[in-house]
Amino acid sequence: MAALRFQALPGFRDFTPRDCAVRNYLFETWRKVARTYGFVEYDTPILEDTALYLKKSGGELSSQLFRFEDQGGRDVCLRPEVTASLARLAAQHQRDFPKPLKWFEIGQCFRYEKPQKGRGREFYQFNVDILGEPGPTADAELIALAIDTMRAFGFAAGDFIVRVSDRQAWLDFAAARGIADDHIPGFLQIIDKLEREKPEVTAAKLADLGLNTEDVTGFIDDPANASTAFSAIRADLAARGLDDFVELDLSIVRGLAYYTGVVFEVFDSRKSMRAVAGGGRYDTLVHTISDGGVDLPATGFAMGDYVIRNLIEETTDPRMKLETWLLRESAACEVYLVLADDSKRPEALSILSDLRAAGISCDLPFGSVKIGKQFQNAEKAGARFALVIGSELPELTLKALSSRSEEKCHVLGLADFLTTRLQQPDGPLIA
RNA sequence: GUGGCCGUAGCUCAGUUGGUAGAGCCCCGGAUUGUGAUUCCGGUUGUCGCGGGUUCGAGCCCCGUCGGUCACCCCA
Repeated sequence: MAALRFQALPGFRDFTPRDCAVRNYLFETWRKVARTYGFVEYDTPILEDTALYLKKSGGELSSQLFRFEDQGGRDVCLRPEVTASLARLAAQHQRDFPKPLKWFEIGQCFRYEKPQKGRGREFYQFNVDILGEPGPTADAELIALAIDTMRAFGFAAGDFIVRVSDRQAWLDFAAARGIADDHIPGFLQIIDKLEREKPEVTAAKLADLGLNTEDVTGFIDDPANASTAFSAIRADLAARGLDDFVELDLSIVRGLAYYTGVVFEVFDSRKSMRAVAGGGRYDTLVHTISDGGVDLPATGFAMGDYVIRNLIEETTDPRMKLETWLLRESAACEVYLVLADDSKRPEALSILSDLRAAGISCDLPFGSVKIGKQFQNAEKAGARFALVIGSELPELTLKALSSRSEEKCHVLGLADFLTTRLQQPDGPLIA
């Protein structure tokens, strides 16, 4: 092998033009849906004070930090998530905005984990949050947004499911059985791992708390244990015509420590992949981050770029939707200038410059290139039109590449003509 | 951090019982000088991941190491 000395670090990605276009597709779709729902975009720094994460996320996350000391002696890390930054930002500036805040952010996050399918050490997250609204209608709004994000990618009912739960139901469960407050986090973790842990291990852990497995599984299996919040969410989503996308699943607790109430996860129906998105209510995080300075109830969710991309590429309709978008949106230029007569290069450059000034994406080969080659270049660039500049100047030939049909045009008023022409269909398709 | 699988051309891979490397794709050029597909011709690239061992001889066997990938843990 030509032994490339350097390659991207494990879990980090280079984005070739196609990868970059796919990423743009994800971002564009996320932004479009969020704005449709009345959310505004904000942003926060990639590098943060390590204490921000040690303070509240704790546990596993703090052992996965890209952490170092900066030249000023500060203990800093690349952010493993954005919710903590949001909580800080919201605590600091919340007075400047009417409540509730409906905010979203698309940001890169970093976690030092073992890379594998659906997970790298660097990834993008679509974070959507509502702050200042304590009721379940806010949770329903987010779940609806999550559903419509999936639909915007081309997924239909039956392709995915939103599993909704409520930590409050478990807190009530624990309270009714006299479990001490300091045992609650451990208890929730047992529930979270129920599906993955060996039954005897779970039973032993539950026994330590004075509980038994049947009690817990029975609680999960009984729909009557749905919290009032869940019932309200279901009714809300039913009114939107979206209740088919959700189901109650009390076994969902989620790992992050800061969740306080409703939690949910989006899965592909075959459940062949890890969760596509997940989130929930975190009513005390802003209070904690601000050291009690600001109290703001909050709820939010995040969708990562890894799993959704895998899922899109492995599902027929969403994949076709992506390919269609790529074909249309990722062309290197719209109009490729074919220089048929090399002596006309100065005139061609003038035309090129005028068209670009008019906002038309166009290109011209750097050197003397054979005509056939130039048409190939036009094709490879994904251009819709080839504009042939030759001896008949100031008259020109415009060729629609997909239909192979040609029409005459003139240098005078060319930019306006092309601007109009680009808004029209290419021309009749030749079978 | 633990475990399975895999490292041969830029990519996907072939390489027989050990005898010092091949195909397809991609890319570049050409097929009598103003039109794209297909086709045809030609061309570039490898210390066979790295190091050691066995052997007359290692891409192939053994050990180590690094890298990739998948799974667990956890999570987007």
